[in-house]
Amino acid sequence: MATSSTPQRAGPGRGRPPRLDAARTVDVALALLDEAGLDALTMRRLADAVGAQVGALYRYFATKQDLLTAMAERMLAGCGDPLPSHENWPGQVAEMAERMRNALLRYQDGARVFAGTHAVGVNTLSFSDTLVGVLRGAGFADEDAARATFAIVSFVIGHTLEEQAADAYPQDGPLLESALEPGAFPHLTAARHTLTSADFGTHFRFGLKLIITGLRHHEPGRQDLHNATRLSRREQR
Amino acid sequence: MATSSTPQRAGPGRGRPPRLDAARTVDVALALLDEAGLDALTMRRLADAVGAQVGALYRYFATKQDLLTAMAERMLAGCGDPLPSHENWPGQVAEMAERMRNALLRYQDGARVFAGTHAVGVNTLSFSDTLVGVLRGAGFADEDAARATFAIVSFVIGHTLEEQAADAYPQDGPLLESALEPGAFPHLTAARHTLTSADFGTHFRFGLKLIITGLRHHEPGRQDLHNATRLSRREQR
DNA sequence: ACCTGAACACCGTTCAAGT
DNA sequence: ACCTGAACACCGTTCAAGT
Repeated sequence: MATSSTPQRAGPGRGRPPRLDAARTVDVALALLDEAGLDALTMRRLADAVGAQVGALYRYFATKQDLLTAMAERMLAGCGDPLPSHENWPGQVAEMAERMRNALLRYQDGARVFAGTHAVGVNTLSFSDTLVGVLRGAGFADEDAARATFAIVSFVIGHTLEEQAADAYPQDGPLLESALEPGAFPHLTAARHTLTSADFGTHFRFGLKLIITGLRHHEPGRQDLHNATRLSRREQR
Repeated sequence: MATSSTPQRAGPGRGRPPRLDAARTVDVALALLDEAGLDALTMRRLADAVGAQVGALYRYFATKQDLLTAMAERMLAGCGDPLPSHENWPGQVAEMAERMRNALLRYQDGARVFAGTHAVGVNTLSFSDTLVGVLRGAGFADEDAARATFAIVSFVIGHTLEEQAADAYPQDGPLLESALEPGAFPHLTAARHTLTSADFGTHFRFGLKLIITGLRHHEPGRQDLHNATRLSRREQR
């Protein structure tokens, strides 16, 4: 992706070295993202930060979406690295999920950038490959390993998205508190302290543990037959 | 939210009836969203569709973000309705998750709209209240019920986001296939058919089943002590 | 080969003025 | 009270022209 949009480089020493290049542009874009957030990351501001005119960016990224994809891909650097082999598979699955969460949390709006793109670079692929590998190594069939990976990634993205949104709108907790007029929503009222708690690390590990426990007790096969009897409304129409 | 930004209405029969109102504007906005997608939903296009000038929209919604929040809130209409009582709690949890998924799937980019807002209207609150209620009714402590709700909602949002993104970029599957040069990423290669499958309903129910199975085998208490020893990198710094 | 300068077709938002 | 008309300060993207 980033590779295909990289222009031809002149041979070493031939011609002027370019003032811009894709890798540095992504670096600066990620720094800008972390400082100001996704809404403030405009091509013009990026051009300023990188010391060029707006149009120059389009030599390296055909579109802003391509830039965001390259940023997403960059974020996952290292997330597919080999795992410490002394851990059992549930620990390894947890480690992979936390790697991804930490990668997205490292930049403001990181989850939004990632969710809004479809990176298929080495970092992203190697992350998925490692996670699928852990599950296949644990004895899961290829299908189940793929589906479990999909579930874990979906959970991580959704959870991190919520967490970073809460970071950006800290007034949201009190807002929910005040929306709970006494009498209505008794269950929400009973659970409000935990729901509005900013301890997202604990929330995350709770949900992750549910998924891993589910995997532990998963019996292969019969999955499709078992579920064929309760299709969602969407598939029924 | 939508309530607070609704302007004072004249008494019945007094003055001209307004050509706009918040409810109809949200209706038209949702129709436009479903037809053209979130990127094409601009205030100007909405004004056209509603038969007014752009500025008129700002009498009912202080900002575009408020409009999107009202849309998100509207999407969840009915999702908090009482559940059929003949089902056991795992079935009821599954039903709530599928209700939310179906609600977000009903409009193009529905998940993106929902993920990008923080609706705290009756529909959203009543949905959460019902889900927390199912879990409390099943015997879960308030804290666990809240955290499980958070996990389920995160999973639904993340999963539906991916599903609708795949709807919008159907060329992405082949793209991943072609990125898998033989030799690299053996696990991804083994699992590629399931990973690129468009059967998101099956994917969704697989992940949902993992979470519900996890809940079934959840033992209350000891959660915090158990996890305190493995903080994520983020909490460590 | 790489970048500038300038333009094009849009945006969200504001606000005086009309009715 | 409700809406129009017009403006302001931006956007992403394109492309001839310079060096």
